[in-house]
Amino acid sequence: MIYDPNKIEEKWLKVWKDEMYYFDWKSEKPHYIIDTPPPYPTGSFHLGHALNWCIIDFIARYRRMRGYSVMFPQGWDCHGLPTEVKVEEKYGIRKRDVSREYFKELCVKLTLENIEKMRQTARRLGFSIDWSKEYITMDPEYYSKTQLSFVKMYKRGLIYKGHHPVIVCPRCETTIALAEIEYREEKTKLNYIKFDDDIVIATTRPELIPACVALAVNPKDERYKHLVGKSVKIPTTEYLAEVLADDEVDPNFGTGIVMICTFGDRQDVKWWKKYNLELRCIVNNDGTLNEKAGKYVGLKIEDAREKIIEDLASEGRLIKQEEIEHNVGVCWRCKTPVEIIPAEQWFVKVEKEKILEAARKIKWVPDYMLKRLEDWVESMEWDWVISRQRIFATPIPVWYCNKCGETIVAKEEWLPVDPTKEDPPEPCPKCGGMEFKGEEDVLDTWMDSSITPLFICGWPKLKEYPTHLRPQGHDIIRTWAFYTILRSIALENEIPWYEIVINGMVFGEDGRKMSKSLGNVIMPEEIVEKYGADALRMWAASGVVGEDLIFSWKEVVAASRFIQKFWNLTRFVEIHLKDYEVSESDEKFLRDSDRWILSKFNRTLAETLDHMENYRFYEALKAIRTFTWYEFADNYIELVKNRLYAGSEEEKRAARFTLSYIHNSLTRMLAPIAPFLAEECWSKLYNGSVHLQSYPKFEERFVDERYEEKGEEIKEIVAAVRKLKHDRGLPLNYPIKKIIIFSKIKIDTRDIEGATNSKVEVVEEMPKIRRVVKAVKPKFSIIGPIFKDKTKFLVETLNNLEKKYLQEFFDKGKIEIHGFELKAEWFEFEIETIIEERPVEVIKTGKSIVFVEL
RNA sequence: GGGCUCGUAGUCUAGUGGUUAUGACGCCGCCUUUACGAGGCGGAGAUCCCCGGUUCGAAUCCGGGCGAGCCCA
Repeated sequence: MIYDPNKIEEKWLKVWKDEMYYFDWKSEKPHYIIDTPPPYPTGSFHLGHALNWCIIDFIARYRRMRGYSVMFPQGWDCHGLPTEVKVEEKYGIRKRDVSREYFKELCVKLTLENIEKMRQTARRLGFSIDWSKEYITMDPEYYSKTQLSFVKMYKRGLIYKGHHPVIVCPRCETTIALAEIEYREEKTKLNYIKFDDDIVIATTRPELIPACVALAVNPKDERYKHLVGKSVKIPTTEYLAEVLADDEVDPNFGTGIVMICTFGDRQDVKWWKKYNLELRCIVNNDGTLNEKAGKYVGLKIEDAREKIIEDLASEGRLIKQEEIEHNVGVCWRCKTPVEIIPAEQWFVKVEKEKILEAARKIKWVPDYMLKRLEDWVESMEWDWVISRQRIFATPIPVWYCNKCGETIVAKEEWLPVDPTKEDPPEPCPKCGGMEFKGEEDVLDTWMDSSITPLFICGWPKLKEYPTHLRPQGHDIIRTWAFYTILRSIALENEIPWYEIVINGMVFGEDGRKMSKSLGNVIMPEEIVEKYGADALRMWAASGVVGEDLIFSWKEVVAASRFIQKFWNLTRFVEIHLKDYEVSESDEKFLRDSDRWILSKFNRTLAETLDHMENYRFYEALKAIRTFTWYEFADNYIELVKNRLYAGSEEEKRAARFTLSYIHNSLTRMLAPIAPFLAEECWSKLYNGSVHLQSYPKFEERFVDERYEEKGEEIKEIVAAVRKLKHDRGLPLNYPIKKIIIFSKIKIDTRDIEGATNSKVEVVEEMPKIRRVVKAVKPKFSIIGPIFKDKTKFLVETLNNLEKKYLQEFFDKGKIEIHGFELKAEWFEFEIETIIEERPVEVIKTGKSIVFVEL
């Protein structure tokens, strides 16, 4: 019978109730709260999500079975640019074509549709999510907390508004975070431009010459030592710029003289700060130049670049142009090169030391992931820009008084609020003005998602804190993990979680990132359809937590084979346990092979527990799989079949007790990883849902090395006899006349008799044996070179000798033929062993010598 | 350019100082055996990336090199 995963899995999905996984704050069990990642509702729950959720679900189900009340919430991180872009595409509009209100409505609608699609996949994969704890960040219930966190941090002086260089995408016309920049290799022209007779600079951005406020050379550069401190007139602006000396100038790039503009790149920002230079910003948010660019005002960056090169060339300032490769920072969404522009923005203070201190209190799995966060924090140069010029986001709860310009931050009790739609309920506290302008900038989406652990714990009235676990991918350590720690410290002065487990990325079968353009994308639905959710989950378990995982059909197929094997095993067990009630009193009937497998099982369990505790799911699954298949099924069950079918009542009871004990435990051990298979197999034999049972407990009393030794010996003897039958082409149930065992240890022969279909005699002393030569075969590679042309003659003579001479040859180790001495080691003897005049086969096992009389 | 991770049969992989290097998939041979042929039994297949060092002993530790991936600049 074939196990049909889809039929069985869908059956259980209908039977299972959401209530099974509800978390209860009042539960007296120890709590285990998981700060799960709220995915961005793109509408597609992809394999990367699946991997992460599988890991979470293994942990959640395991913890529940270990006696914890587990919270496994499901959130959705809705706000952000991608949905805005999708809505524009879908309806063929630009967001400025319609009202903010309407545009937002369209975003909400699309988001809800996408969430529903992703929910379906998550449910199909069997995750034990507590759907009563679902949260959606665009809901007022959630974003009022985001706004509350803004207000509280503002009051504590952790949020401020200020002029700061920020990165702007000229196409999206919005500020973007450092984390949203991608880098791209690009060919561009490096232009050598003469400023005066002494000074030639090389730049890829000639259009920024009007923004040049200084020049710099390396202090060790002998060529330019005389220039340091000199003032130089900048072409196009006549601005007098000083020549600075700075170590960070690379003397090997271009001419070794660099122009400092406000701002061409982040290095410019550093120098601008360090030397307190003037701010000459010539670029607008939309990528056009302003009046400070002089005659180039109104031009787009690319056009200005062409125009200025033309002008400089006609003035004879353009010395040469060379093509170079360089990295351009581009917007992660639309791939437009980004600009650095000073602007008025909202910022969150980054207190590096506090964050590092908190991060080090958290247990990181794997531990080296902490280093990534540390490196990131230590290299941060700017505070966190939290304002965005978008629509679909949490509004910043701030107004400006039209009369006096006062900034009015919402009071906590006014939240949630959208200042673009409603006015503050009180007049301006400074001038009493009643007219306000609401802040149109909105909050960075990370402001929403960085309070997830607080939100799920009921903040601001925390029921419990910190949470126990944060599971997430390593790609968002710099963002989600970092911002969450920052916010938890800022708002509650507490770490957000005791432990963080980092999972890797999923790659396609070709080892590259899954992407539509590479054509290597595999969706969870495709795997489920072919092999079921359990097989997908077992693939997910095959990775090492923290390491990237290559998708592999092979792994899925191997998993589905194990599922089939366990299912078959269950059917066998079912037949034999039909009318068996487990009774501890049956333990007294246990035989060597029962005690052997019970001992091995408990060792496997101990090992599995250790792996599960340390998130080594593959090791855990491997231990379960290897034991189930190669010890329990292949060896133990084969050993006891005879007892089960034809044994005495006591013999049966012992085997049934053992079958039940182990099968029941293995099913529970599989439950966190393969919940459908486990439930199906559990339902065949036992009551209730396996997911409401406890994990098996390690029982020291069953671990016994002496029985392990005996069992191993029994197993080896039976395997050897079976192999002998196999080699002789005999059926496995072929009756053997007699087996004589001479062993160093005392073993129970009941199951050997049963499994080999023979009488077994154990002897205390080595029986008297006779070794009779049946035939002799020369090793030609040895005797050939010795006897050359005589070889054939000698061999013929030998073959014609009577048996008794051959026996003599074997016993003495040599023989003389026609004056030549032949040595026994040059020949292979076919030997028959004889005991009491009956021929036997001799098998040596680890601790015994076995004589088989066929 | 910097940081992190990694390099072991055809492929993926276990193995952080000790006999003959683990397992899976694939490959080859044999087998209807009262749960299972999506099974069973057996077999072939590895210069453990390279060079040097430490050690009685190195896949494992150290140094250097080469290569891959990820993150960052």
